[in-house]
Formats: sequence, C-alpha cells, structure tokens
Amino acid sequence: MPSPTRRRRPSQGRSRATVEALVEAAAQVFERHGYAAGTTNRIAERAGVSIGTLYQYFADKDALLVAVAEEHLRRGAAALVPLVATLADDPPPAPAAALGDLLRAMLALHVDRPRLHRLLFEEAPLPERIVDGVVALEAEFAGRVADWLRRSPSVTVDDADTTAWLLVQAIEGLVHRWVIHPPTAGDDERFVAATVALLTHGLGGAVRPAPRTTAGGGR
Amino acid sequence: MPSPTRRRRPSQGRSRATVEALVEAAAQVFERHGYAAGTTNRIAERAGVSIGTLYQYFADKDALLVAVAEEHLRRGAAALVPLVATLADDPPPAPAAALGDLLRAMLALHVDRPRLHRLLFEEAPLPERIVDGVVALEAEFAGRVADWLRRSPSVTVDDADTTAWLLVQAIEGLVHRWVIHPPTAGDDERFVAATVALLTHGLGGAVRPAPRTTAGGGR
DNA sequence: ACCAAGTCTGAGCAATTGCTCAGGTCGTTG
DNA sequence: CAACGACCTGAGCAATTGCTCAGACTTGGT
Repeated sequence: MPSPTRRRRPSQGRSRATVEALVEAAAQVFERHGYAAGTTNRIAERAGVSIGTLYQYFADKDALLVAVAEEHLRRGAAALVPLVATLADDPPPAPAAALGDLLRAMLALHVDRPRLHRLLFEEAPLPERIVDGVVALEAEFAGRVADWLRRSPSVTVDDADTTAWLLVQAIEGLVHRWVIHPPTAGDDERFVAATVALLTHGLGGAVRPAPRTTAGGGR
Repeated sequence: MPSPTRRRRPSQGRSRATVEALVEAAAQVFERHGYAAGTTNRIAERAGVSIGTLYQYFADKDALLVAVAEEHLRRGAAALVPLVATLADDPPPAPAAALGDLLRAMLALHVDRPRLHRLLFEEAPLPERIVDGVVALEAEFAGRVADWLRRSPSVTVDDADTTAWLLVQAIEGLVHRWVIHPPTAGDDERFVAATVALLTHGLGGAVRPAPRTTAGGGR
C-alpha cells in the first residue's frame, strides 16, 4: 500500500530522482509564490518534468505540500530531539547554556528558507495529521523542559508546566520573527545573548561583572 | 478622491450600512474559510447584498481584505497606544504591573476571532502599505518600551533596544499561540501570571512568600 | 532482439472564481 | 407627480487552475 501522499512508488533510480526533484521544486515554488499561487504546472516545470509525471507520484496538490512539510519536520526533529534529550542529563545543564544551544539550533534551522516554515504551518492547509504531529512534538518537548526545570536547583518557578510551554513557544516564535523581520540586520549572537538573558534572569538580569551598587539601567 | 480601497463613496445612510455589513461579512467569511476560499460571492451573500453591490464599493477582493485589516488595526491601536503611553509616567510603572496590563489587553483583543489576526498578517497578501504600518507601530512601541526599561531602577539589562524588541514580539507571539493552541483550556490568569513571572524574573523568579535562605539562583 | 513494466508527455477538460454591465428599484427633491 | 440620481440586482464572461488520459519513450531481463 503506497503512502497516502503518494500515488505510485518509484522503483528505479530515475523516478526516485524525479520525486526528489519534485519535492525540492515544490519547496522552492511554495516559498516564492505562496501556496495558492504555487501552481502544480509551475512546480512540474521547475522540476523539469511534465505535469503528468507529477500526478503519477502525488495524488493532488496537497500531497506535494505534505511531502515538503514532512521533509521539513524530519530535519527539525533530527536537530532538536538530541538537544532536548540532553536536558535529562545529570546534573541538569545550566539554563543559560541549554537555552543558548536551543536558540542557536533553531536559528540554524531557519536561516535558509525563512518563509517556508511559516508558510507550512500558518498559511497552507496542512491536514490534521501533520498539525497534530507538530503539536505532539511540542508537547513532548515542553514535558522534557518541565522536568528539567524541576530538576534544576537554580530554577525556582511556580508553575513548571506553563513555564515550559512558554519557553518552547517563545523560542520558536521569537526565532521566527527574528529571521523574518530582524530589527537590526543579522546580528544573531546579539539576539541569542539578549534572549538568554531575558529568559534566564528576566528584566533584572544581565548583571555586569562587579556592577556598581547604585541604581542604574544597563549600558 | 475616494479611498484607494473604495470604489464609490456611500452618501446615504442605506449604503453606509451596506458597506459596514460587507466589511463585517468579509471578516466572518475570511475567518471561517481563509482568504483563498473566502469568495467574494460568499461575502456578498453573507452580507445580504448582491455581488454587484459589493463591487460598487470595493475595487477588488484585496480592497475588502484591506478594509478588514484597517478596522482590526484601528481597534488594536486604540487599545494599546494609551497603555504603552503610561510607560512614560513618572515614576515608571513597575515591570510586573505594566507587563500584566499589556498581556491582558492583548488577550482581550484576541479572545474573539483568534484566527483573524493571524490570517491578516500571516496568510493573506496584505499590501506593503499595511504591513509597513504594523512594523512601524511595533517599532514605536519597542522604542517606548526601551525608554521605560532604561528609566526603571529595578531593571538592569544589557541591551535595552533588543530586549524591548524581544518583549514586544514575545507578548504578541505568546498571546497568539495561547489563544489558538492553549495547552490547558482557558485559564487566562494562569497564562498571564506565568508570563509575567518569566519576563520579569526569568527562570529564577516566582519567589514564594518567605523562601528559605538555602541555595538557589533566585534574586 | 523482444517484451513487459516502469516512466514520461502535454493538450485539454471540468470546475471554480473574480469581476462586469445592462437594467431594475428606491428615495428625495422640485 | 415626475424625474433624477443613488442604490441594488444577478446572469454570465474571461481567465485561471487542478487534474486526466491515451499513448510514446526507456530500461532491464531473457
């Protein structure tokens, strides 16, 4: 039984290359034109095959989108799952280090094709199956983060579950907004430093080495 | 000269009511069906007028979307601008109170029609004029927040500008995600409390009344 | 060389949809 | 009442687009 997104299984090397080219072309066309204006004819043309070939491997336009989303998700999970797993280490990783690593990993996942992820999960009509998968993955991450918060001696939060959810959502959302509308061009480390400081110490954070005892804002 | 989004200016009371009904119908139809599937015929039907009437007041489908966006923005600005203005008070408002007020105001703006704002600024093809307006408003807010951070004696951050940007984006993004995918149903105060705690004190925050003096990163 | 299965082609069908326009209805003014 | 303009109607046009199908080309095994 073929995958629900595929119509025909490629068996020879030639057709496997065709399918790869189609998924890549779909990602490019969707990224550039959006979902509605990303026509199947354009995708086939971009992939260098005819429209008939496209419909031999994909049941409909949605199947193409799903294939792109699955590929994107696969890469994201591959990069983040091991990182999140380290939160279970003993002793638990320090907040600043852990959050910085996560932020840098998320940034790396979004530097190229920044519009694609947004398109996949906000603009385009992904089937519930995929959306549920993402929600489940986020929930799993939040659960592991909550455990980590509870096990960390330097962390004292009232509501570990809600705070963990906030952390997961904030990291994902802020990285997104940063890569799409950066207020200052490209200074990624500045973004990471400020975000880590905000999340670990809040507005009272960023204590400089040996600060004056007088009151005074930063800088 | 008519507004660029309008074709004909309504002069009598009857037609003004028609235009209002059309904008409201467009908001409902776009919210329910998305932009692409929100057909102009359906909007006209929902508003109780014929398709011809719709095109007497709106040049094209985009003009309808722009009218909805402008209305939405008008309400948002009306609710948030006065709140942000209080950040310039002397003495500066306490972080917890100010952030809590902003969060509650944002929540109130999104409890009904949670999908609409997302659709307007993420799915639909808004003209640059509108997007630039939003970016400018966010930038103005971030500027006022940065000033407030610098003037607040209890706040010590390294990079007030970047932190202010992070606060604005985090509040907007987290409220969005909360109203669309709340992990636990509807406990808004819990969300506000946890967010305020995270943003003001970070992971070392939420000091319970009379905590022990034992080790702990808390402040 | 031959053939069966795998692979590819692309003109065109069916359905959707944004939008027009010729003509109708209603309210207001002289 | 008459007439003018504001307002409204809705069948249908033009263009787009997802997708089909009948047949041609390629490959690999015998």
